Amino acid sequence: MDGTLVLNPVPPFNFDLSASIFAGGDPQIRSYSDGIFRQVTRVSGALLFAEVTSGGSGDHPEVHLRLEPGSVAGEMAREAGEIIARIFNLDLDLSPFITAVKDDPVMSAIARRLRGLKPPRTMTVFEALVDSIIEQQISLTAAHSIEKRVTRTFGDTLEWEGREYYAFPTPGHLADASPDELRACGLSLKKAEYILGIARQIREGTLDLETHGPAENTENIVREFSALRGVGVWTAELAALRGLSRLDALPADDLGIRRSISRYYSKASRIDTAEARRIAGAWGEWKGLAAYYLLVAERMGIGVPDLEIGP
DNA sequence: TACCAGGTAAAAA
DNA sequence: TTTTTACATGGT
Repeated sequence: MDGTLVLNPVPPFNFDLSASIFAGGDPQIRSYSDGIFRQVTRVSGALLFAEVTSGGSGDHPEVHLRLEPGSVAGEMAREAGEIIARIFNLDLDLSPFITAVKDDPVMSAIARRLRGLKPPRTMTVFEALVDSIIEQQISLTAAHSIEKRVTRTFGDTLEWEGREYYAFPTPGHLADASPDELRACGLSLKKAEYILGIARQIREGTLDLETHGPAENTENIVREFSALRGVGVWTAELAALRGLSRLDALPADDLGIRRSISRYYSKASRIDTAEARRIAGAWGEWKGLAAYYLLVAERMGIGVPDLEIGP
């Protein structure tokens, strides 16, 4: 374990399955390949390059964290460990979810197939909100290309082993941007203004996205986010899900989520928002996580006939 | 070439 | 009050 910080996820946890969502991105921002996850982390104002791998086994999974440059000792390493735990949702206990959906044969079968899948979380709520605004209306492919340009244009850089890596821009970085600079990344003028507005409110100290306690209910958080200009219900729910791991938040307006719900639960090829919420009602407080499981199942090509439906 | 894709706010009716 | 429109990029 020399030079490696060991984290202990709450089992069940499947690192490879959970990390595969990060495969195929910009390797200078975040990557997962050959079993190694890489991303720049921001701790106490400094940047650390993190390499994360799977360790342990079976009932005792571990996550191993290597930090560069330097050692894994000290306060900064501890903070980096917390960030990695946050990104991979290591403290999340999936067993209540499995129990909650036990009477739903389809979701139970998918949960068995995807055993140990934990949903990812962004480093900050700000990042989740900005990404969600960028993803409004356009395809994910187009959105990801814009997100990449925003990060490369405004994010801090860290050089490691002759290569540059980019951290997601802070509110301060984006608050200093001009609408035209954001438009040059591919954003519409309106989206540029939404993001600037939020970044500048955070800088002024009139908005704080990062200090929501676990006691505050999801409905209130969604209402609070929705009050921001450019943030509708879809954006607020998606940001609560990805940024705060509010697993009861279901972005039912989402075309992709509606498509995957209909694939597994409906004869219709498309369903509307109300129908999606009705079906998701069966998943109770876990409906956001359940929707994520459906998206992953669909992405992995798991068809309804592939599911071993059983008690 | 059009049209659609993990929407939203502002204008028009 | 409800309906329509403009907007950005990338894939088909």
